[in-house]
Amino acid sequence: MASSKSNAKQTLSAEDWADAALAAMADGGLEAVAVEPLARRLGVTKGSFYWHFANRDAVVRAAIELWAQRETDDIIEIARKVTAPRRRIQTIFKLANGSEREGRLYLAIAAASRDPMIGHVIEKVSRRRLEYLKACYTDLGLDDRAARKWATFAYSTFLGTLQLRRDDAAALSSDGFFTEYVRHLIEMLIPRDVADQPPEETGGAQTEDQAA
Amino acid sequence: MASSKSNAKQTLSAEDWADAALAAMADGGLEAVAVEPLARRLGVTKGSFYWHFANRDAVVRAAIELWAQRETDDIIEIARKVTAPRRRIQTIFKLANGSEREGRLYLAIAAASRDPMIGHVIEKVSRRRLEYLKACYTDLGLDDRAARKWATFAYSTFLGTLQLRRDDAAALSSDGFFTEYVRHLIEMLIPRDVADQPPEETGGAQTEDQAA
DNA sequence: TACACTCCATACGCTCTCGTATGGTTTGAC
DNA sequence: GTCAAACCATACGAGAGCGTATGGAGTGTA
Repeated sequence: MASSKSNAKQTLSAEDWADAALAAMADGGLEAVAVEPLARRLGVTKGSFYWHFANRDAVVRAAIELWAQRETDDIIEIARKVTAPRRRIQTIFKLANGSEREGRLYLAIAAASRDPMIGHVIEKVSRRRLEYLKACYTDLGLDDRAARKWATFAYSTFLGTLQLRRDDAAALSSDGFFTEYVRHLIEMLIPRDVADQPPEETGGAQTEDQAA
Repeated sequence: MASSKSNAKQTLSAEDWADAALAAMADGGLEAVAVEPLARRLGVTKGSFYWHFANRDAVVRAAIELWAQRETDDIIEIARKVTAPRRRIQTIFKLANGSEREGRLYLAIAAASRDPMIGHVIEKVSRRRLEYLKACYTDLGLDDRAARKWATFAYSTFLGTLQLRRDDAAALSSDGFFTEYVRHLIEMLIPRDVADQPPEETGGAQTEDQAA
């Protein structure tokens, strides 16, 4: 047995369960993370689950922490290599609007933020994203308060676009409108009347992650 | 109608149940709409529920349709009275960011849009809001495609601000930042280089600075 | 071979919620 | 006063999901 999926792992790990939990959340919300359905999905029974986890909450916690760690490594780690601040912000926007699955996942997790544990992770992720964005705008030449304002503006727009894609897909999907829309966002979410210094030394000095 | 909180309406109506369902959704999500907890909240038992509704889905449907109808009457009906397009858009933004409960309610309902019936209502509401916003921008002098772009932009930002307020309340709540932020939104989400017929009413004493 | 450890299967009890069945109470028509 | 309808209470069965208990298969080690 266990030859159904492409990869025939003889034995499962805790991360395999957490991955399955994330997949379930992505297309069923948090309440789709149920032990027995998950086990069926993995081709095993509950006995395996309760070997790796104490209870259902444990796998939910593992899943969202896995998610929080991955989404950090993914976007920010890529954008960091772009030294010019203006281009870095543009890169972030394009990356952020790229993955369909990541968007659904964020909405599914955020929808369950009533759970204090989940709410805490969501808040941490939001804070880190906002701080990183704010640093980008600071590198662009804005002062502290303006950078915060622009970062909040941009991040809100990103979140809303995510949600709009889910709530009314037709609003964004028609012939070439989405690319035009994203271009418009990039134009409007970056202030024009600032001194955008060329890609000299600004990258390495301040963009070190001090995200706690 | 003397619908005070603790008083006893001798007999309940279907709309009373739908209202209770909306209240439950606002602070517990869709899965908080359960028959027996709802009955306890209303001080009756399931017997009453199954007199008014065939099953749980029926009250969910009734609740979100009640919500869809109300949210239409509320915002659009108020904004319609503002004739100057620029001021009308400003009014919409201020109204939209006003109600805390409405925001949580939208997020709770939208989070359940996997359910086709709910997804349909959410899509309908989004469409209507977008179309109305687009009409406002058209009145501002924009052509069709530009109006759609700006409306989508503005609506996404609104949705995202809603979500950010829930996911990281501290990001928006600190000392006067929110009002400054909303002012920034109003400035950025309305194009400046269009022919706005009555530009900036001269008589200053009107409805100004009424955010939050 | 004996033994221990890892990983999973099976069976059971518990709780929560849905939905049904049925009986009871109030109200108004006549 | 009778009767029927509207409205609600109570009791019951069914199903899903959680968590536990316990047994077994596989593998490595002495």
